[in-house]
Amino acid sequence: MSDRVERKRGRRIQEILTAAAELFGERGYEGVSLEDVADRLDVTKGSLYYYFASKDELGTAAIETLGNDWTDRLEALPAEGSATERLRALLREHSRIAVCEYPAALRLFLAPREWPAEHRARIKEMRRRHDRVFRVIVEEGVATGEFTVTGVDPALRCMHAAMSQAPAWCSGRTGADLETALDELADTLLMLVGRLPR
Amino acid sequence: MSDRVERKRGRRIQEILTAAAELFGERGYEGVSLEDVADRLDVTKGSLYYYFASKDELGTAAIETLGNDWTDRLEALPAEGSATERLRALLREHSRIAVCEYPAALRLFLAPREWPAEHRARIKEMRRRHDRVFRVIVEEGVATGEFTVTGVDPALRCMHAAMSQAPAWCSGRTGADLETALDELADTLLMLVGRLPR
Amino acid sequence: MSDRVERKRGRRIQEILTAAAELFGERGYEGVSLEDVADRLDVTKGSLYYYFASKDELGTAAIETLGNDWTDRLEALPAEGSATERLRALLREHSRIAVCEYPAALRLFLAPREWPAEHRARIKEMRRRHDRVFRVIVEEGVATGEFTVTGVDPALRCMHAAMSQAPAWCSGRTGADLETALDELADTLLMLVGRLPR
Amino acid sequence: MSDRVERKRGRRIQEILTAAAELFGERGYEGVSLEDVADRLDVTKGSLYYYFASKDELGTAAIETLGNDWTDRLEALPAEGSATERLRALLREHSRIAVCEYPAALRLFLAPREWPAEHRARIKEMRRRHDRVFRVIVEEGVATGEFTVTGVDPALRCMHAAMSQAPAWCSGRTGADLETALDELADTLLMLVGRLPR
DNA sequence: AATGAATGAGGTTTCATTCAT
DNA sequence: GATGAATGAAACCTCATTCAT
Repeated sequence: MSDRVERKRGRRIQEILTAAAELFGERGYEGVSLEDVADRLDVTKGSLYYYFASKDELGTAAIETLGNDWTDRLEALPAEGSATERLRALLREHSRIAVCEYPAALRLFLAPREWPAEHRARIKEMRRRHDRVFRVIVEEGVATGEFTVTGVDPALRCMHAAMSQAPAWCSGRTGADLETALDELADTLLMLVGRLPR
Repeated sequence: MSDRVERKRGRRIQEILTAAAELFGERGYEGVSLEDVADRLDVTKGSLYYYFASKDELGTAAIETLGNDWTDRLEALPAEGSATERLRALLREHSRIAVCEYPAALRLFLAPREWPAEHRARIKEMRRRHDRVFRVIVEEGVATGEFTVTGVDPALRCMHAAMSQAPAWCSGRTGADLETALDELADTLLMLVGRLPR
Repeated sequence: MSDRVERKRGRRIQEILTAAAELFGERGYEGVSLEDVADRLDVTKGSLYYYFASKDELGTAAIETLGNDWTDRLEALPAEGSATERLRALLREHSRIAVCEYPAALRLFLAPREWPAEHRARIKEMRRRHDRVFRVIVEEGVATGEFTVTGVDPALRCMHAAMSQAPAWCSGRTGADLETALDELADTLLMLVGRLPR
Repeated sequence: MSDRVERKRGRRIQEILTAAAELFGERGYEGVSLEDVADRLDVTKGSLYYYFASKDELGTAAIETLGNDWTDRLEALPAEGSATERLRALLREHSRIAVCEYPAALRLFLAPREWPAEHRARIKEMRRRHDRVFRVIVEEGVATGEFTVTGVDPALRCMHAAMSQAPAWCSGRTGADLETALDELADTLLMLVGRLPR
């Protein structure tokens, strides 16, 4: 296959993944049919099978894409300020993305779906990368004594679990109301690393 | 209908609800078909409709039962010790029930399912009762100065969200291993009310 | 079986038939479940099977009852006046019963349902009796030269077919409005025997 | 979608509608399951959903098709002769179609089914068009004094109701026997507009 | 590459019927 | 006589998947 063709295929796959990621992020895996995905792309169901062997496969890939994009955006946050300031910014941004863009996405990560074996490794890597964005800051804070934790893992898990519920808590809020809710959530979660509110 | 017969019917309904609650608790609402429920009870699908008008109705009732049983068990915990000690016991027991008995149950509460209007009030009341078990202790601790929070609501929400993930974190652990995990989780969550680990 | 018991059974059967006839007359055969019939009688579905071997059997018997009651009421109309006056009264009363009491009953007679063989004879007899109420007047009118017809049978059939639609035409009308509609219908149908409107 | 493909789809839809119209016409709406329709087309139930969103939708479309075809054929009758002659031809042809082709079709129109809101307008239009074929002739006859009626509406309704029963009356008749029956019916119905038999 | 068409398994629901008590 | 319970067939509908073109 020529390079040009391969690149085109790659672009098409990206388009599909983006559409699928959005839908899965909005309504969850079961809540989206292949028809829905195809509709959003203005193609037919059958075409999807040209690129993905099954819904599971598409789902896995879409979730990986979604997760990586998400991580990209978190990594793009300014790396300035104290660990507390940076962690706070991270928590807020993560929650905001969840609330505003992918209200159902985090269920995808939390629910114990069995993904196809071939992709499990990549899903895992994506999660590890995502996790590390938070982990490095927490570990740094712990090392400098700025943070106190029972354990880094439990703290990180609790943060993520809590943020996954942000869409439910903030549904309906907008503007200043939403900002307040995100502030409160971030401040509360900072306590998990021992940062008491003023 | 005679008392005896009515009691028997009540018992049968309880059996069904128990089976359904277990299944829903294991695999979530969408993940369980009426066939599944019927199979576990060794009856046919149709029989379930003798007791419940629809899957939604059965689902609501099962979840209500499950939630109330859960709350019952939490309320039965000894009411002794400091707010910290009591909250810790609560967090551990709640997590243990989630891990050991209903690994998917908390998704039922966290996912934003629209229950039939007639039952929404009862589901809400069940949730309120459940919430209150935690809330009274947190508020007491805040009042006596034993706890510090950004807000009671965010703190409670974060706790619940985190505990709902306990099954995923602890899956596979047993014995002392599990106890350690539960301890760590409880200690971490206590930080949400300002109780730093020793 | 003692006479007393037999009479009681007879009364019970009559109660069931009355309830069933009402329901079938309101909603048609398919539109009524045995549950509906049982509910109206405050008994359980199973009990009906003590008196009737099947829904078909109950249906047949109920329709027979309904038809006979209907005929009874038509026969009770005063036998005075000219053939035209008597036929007109008959058409109006028949239509009124259809509209006000059994809006779906006539579908039962018109739809080509295959009733159980054992009862076909009785259904036929019931229909014959019902038919005769109209037929004797029409034949009398024809004999005296008061009526003109292409054939008695087609005329009678057309009358019945038209009256069976009365509920659809008059649905929603009450009071004087309904009376007018019934008048118009009767006057129109009298034309089938050659009685032109004034 | 290319024109060719679109035309093919259109043809397929016509095939389905024809099969469905025949079945509905023979056994009524409730009397036909999607399985029945699918069987006649040698496809599976599911395929029908590729073309129609629900049984109601298929039913509506089939009935509309059937009604329009029917009207087409009536409109194709020669427009010559007196109002009486033309009405007579219309009544005979309408009855013949009912008897020979769609013995249960008229129940579809007479029974008060609630069609999906989106299609109600089209069904209504189809009925209006069908009704008008008869209405214009009756009104013409009334205007010229050839016909006498109590009211045009009741007369038309009675005609249609009576013709809807033609299949029941004529079932089993063929050849000359059938022709006689149709003649008798038409002559009888002409009396509804004041045309006495010779 | 993509499409329209078809499939078939599985889901929820209804209901006439049966039966032990 | 009557009941509560259960059954099983059949209905409507959804959707992941396959495939010829």
